[in-house]
Amino acid sequence: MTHVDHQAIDAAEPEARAGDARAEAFQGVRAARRNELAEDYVELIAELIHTQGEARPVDIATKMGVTAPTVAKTLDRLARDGLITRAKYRSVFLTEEGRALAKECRHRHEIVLRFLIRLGLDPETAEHDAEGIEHHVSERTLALFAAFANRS
Amino acid sequence: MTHVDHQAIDAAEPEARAGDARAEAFQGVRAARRNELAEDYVELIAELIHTQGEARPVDIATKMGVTAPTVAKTLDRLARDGLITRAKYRSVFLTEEGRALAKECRHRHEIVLRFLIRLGLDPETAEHDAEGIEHHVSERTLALFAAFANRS
DNA sequence: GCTAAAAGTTAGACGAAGCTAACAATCTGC
DNA sequence: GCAGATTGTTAGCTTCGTCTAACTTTTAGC
Repeated sequence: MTHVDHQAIDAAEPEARAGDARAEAFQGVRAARRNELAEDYVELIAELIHTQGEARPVDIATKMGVTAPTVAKTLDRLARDGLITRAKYRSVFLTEEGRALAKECRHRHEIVLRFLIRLGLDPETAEHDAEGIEHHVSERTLALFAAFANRS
Repeated sequence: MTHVDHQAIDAAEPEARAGDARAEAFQGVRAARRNELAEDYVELIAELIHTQGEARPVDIATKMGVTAPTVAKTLDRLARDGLITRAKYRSVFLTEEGRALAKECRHRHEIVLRFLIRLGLDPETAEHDAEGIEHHVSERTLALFAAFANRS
């Protein structure tokens, strides 16, 4: 991807290469952003199924702070993408893939949260920041967070 | 910011308040997401002005990894929002407000980056993750990051 | 078991962010 | 100072995420 036609980077200044790296970084961030909402939904759905026994659109709407039609459209997209299944006027179920994603997200969220608290942050702010940060943490960083959170 | 109108939380059950907190968190994250792109642009524009003497759309496009028309549209929005000024076929300038935002972003980015490196992350991954994380770090967390990065 | 409330859906609008294609202006090299 | 390359703009399309308004279905209370 990111088809770079590099005619004449022979005499290229470091500028050009730096630009590429930067562009790739931003493209990665954009890709992450596209998945954020799906991850938030899937994570929330898993949680609702766990705590309430089922995931109803109305509860998703309340917890996400959006209106019902927004939820409906997003759920359609999630279904299209193979993360959930749903029937009209019924509650939502995760597919195998959805469940796997939810588990991964929960794990990631957990680590980021514990890390922040361990750093000294109050739990409420930690929860808030974790929500935003968790989608942008690489495997490597996550490992460091986990190590820090677990150290004695 | 994040104007919260809390009418009638008097007789509210814990459910609702939990839901509200969650909803507020997500709304905060969504608000942050809306600003991310603007912040990325403004930060990049400041950097280009500093290193190249001017910020040309073509360079912005290259470093952001998007096409020229996308940059044009985004710059229009930034101009509308008072962050930059621009004239047709000319390069871009930051307004006072834009400069302030750029400075703040740079500061934030700097701290997150140093923090990650201090944690033990390789500089390249650190740069990448900082790009994604910096927009989701509260003042409180930033302070802790700074303290950690600076400790002896 | 009917009726009213709650939940869900459909339709349609809007703005943001991305793209390609086509055109216009500016800059550069002779 | 003109031609061709580079840069910038405009038009128009797509997808996503949000909304309101209006409708249908399901659920719950009597």
